Amino acid sequence: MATIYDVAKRAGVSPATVSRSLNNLYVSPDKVESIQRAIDELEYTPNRRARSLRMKSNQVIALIIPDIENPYFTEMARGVEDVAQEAGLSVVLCNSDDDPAKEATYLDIVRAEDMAGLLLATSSGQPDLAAVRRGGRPVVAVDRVFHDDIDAVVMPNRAAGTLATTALIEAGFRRIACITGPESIDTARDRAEGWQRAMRDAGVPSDGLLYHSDFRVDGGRAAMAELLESPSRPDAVVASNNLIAVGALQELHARGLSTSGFGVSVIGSLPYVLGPTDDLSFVRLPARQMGMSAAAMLIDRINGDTQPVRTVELRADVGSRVLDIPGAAE
Amino acid sequence: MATIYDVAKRAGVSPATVSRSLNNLYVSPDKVESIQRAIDELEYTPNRRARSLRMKSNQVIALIIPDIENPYFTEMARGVEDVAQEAGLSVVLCNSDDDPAKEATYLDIVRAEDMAGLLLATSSGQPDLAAVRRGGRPVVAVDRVFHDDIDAVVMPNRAAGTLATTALIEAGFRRIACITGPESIDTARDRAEGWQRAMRDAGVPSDGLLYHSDFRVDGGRAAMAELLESPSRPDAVVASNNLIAVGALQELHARGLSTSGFGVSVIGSLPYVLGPTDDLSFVRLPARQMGMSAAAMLIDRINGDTQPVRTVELRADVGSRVLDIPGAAE
DNA sequence: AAATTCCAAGAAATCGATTTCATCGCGCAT
DNA sequence: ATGCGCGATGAAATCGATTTCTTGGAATTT
Repeated sequence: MATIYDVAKRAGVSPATVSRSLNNLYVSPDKVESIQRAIDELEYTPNRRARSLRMKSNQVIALIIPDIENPYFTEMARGVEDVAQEAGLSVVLCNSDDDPAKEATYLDIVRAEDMAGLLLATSSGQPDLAAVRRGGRPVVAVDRVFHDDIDAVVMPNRAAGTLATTALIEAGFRRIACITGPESIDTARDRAEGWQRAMRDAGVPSDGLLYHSDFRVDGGRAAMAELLESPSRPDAVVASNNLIAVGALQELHARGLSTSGFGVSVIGSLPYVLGPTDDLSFVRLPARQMGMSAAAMLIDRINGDTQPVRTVELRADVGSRVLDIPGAAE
Repeated sequence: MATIYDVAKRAGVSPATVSRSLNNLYVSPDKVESIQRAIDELEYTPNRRARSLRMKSNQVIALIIPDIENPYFTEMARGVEDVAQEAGLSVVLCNSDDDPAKEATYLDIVRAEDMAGLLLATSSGQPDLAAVRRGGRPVVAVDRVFHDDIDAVVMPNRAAGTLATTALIEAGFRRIACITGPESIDTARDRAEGWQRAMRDAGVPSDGLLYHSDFRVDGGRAAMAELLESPSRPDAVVASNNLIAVGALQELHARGLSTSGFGVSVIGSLPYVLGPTDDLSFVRLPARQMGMSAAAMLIDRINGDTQPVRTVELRADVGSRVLDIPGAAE
């Protein structure tokens, strides 16, 4: 564990000169060379902790997501990572497990480690960002908005709900249910609203067809089971995220029902789907791009961008890729 | 951003006393109280960077995995996280994307941030851990072993290969192919060896039935396509990880083949599988437990455990849960 | 009562980098 | 020849915590 002092001594210069050399400031070529030799010989790498303590800034940003086992979020994480890496930042990935307490712990770490910025896909609770923001560190909300004076990058949730529903209506279904996430999560509400609007626009009644579940497989499955038992049994369903869709489809299969008689429309993608999906429709959400946009926005802020707070709703990508009903080749 | 000096001044004591109070050393009760009040009023939280710079240790461990989008690794990550959180450590999750260069970058970060320890599921290359280990930080290999003087927690890969194959043999199949990962990855080799052993033990020829692919969906799919075209067309296949299985099954479905005529045995789990899986057999790998064991081992090392290097091969869990051939309810 | 412990608490050093400030030459203008 | 400016460099301060060293005074011992 060589330090900058060791390097300085070996190169016969002062630590300050080594530091300047490392940061490409005025240093005469011969010293640069002998410093470089000393660095190589000692296998010196600067200690980031000391560096960031002095600089009061860090090369690390945090990404807090509610479910690390959901491919939607890991895809997003990939997008974040790629952009961040490009900019020379490391990403610390934290899994809040949709638990406000765990989330708070990570927020505290972000504060205490004084990270350069935070990308937050919040849990259901209302996060307390006061401490983080007091430190002057930028925050960008991803996927879920929770406060209107914070930058955000979100999906076109209402539109997605409407598109998913319209696809089913056009396929001839009328009794179309919607299984969405907890009422406390805005994406869940928005997608349901999109569904409702499509139903209204088509002049189809929607009473008793909305189910608030959670955004997990079990939730989707239970909701589907209930739907199939209910007196107002639907003949199609809009699954408001990928995991709900998995659960719903599992339940259908478990009951020996195929999707040809029962319409299923999914908001999101099913990454590891196996069988034929001819009868499913998908509204693809550009998760990776969401991550990339959010990361880019955060990096701009870190670099001093001071334009007014904005909310970016992704669109282009959805517009063009939306609602392709894939063949078996998916 | 209050510092310990601010707290000290407000409480009318020295910074040293505040520090001692925070670390529960001898401080008179009345000072403890006034310090606490100052802390509350200023909303002070200690700066971890300064702390760890001085202490030369960190409350953060790193987990480097080769593919964040593979549920196997995220499940493992969950295990790690739970144990670490219990011990008051935060986990930094890094995705090497199976790229030795990215991996090296993260290793460098581990060194430079002087993290408390490292859990490494290495990429295909030979990682250079010299720098990290020179710093005295413990390292535990997970899932993949790469050096025999480093602690490791691994799956019973050979046994899993054998079990997966035996299931197919018992079901009456004879021409059983094996699609495994790159030859450079030991888990891939070991699982294939298990397959080979089962074949030999059953007196069944295995020539030309081994395919080295990669551990991804596309690789599995391509391998399956090739297998189905080959002159020595098999009637069953062992997929050596979950993603290969997904690819293989996709290819089968794309060709309109059901799994009832063609045997498929999977090492690992298919978390979001939809269709009927009646005809698949699974050898479940306890990914979560692997993460937990590895984390526990690392934490022991961090706390000064100096027993000889060991390699833990998970077994109990596999032994009991192995090879249940699930009904549609999976 | 004098001497010895003992302990709470402050002053100052420390961790390893960056950065300000001061200094020293050297070249150029007057 | 003297002075001014400027670029390269070193000494020392700094970031915010912990820890060693020291000290003053209370408690205990003889």
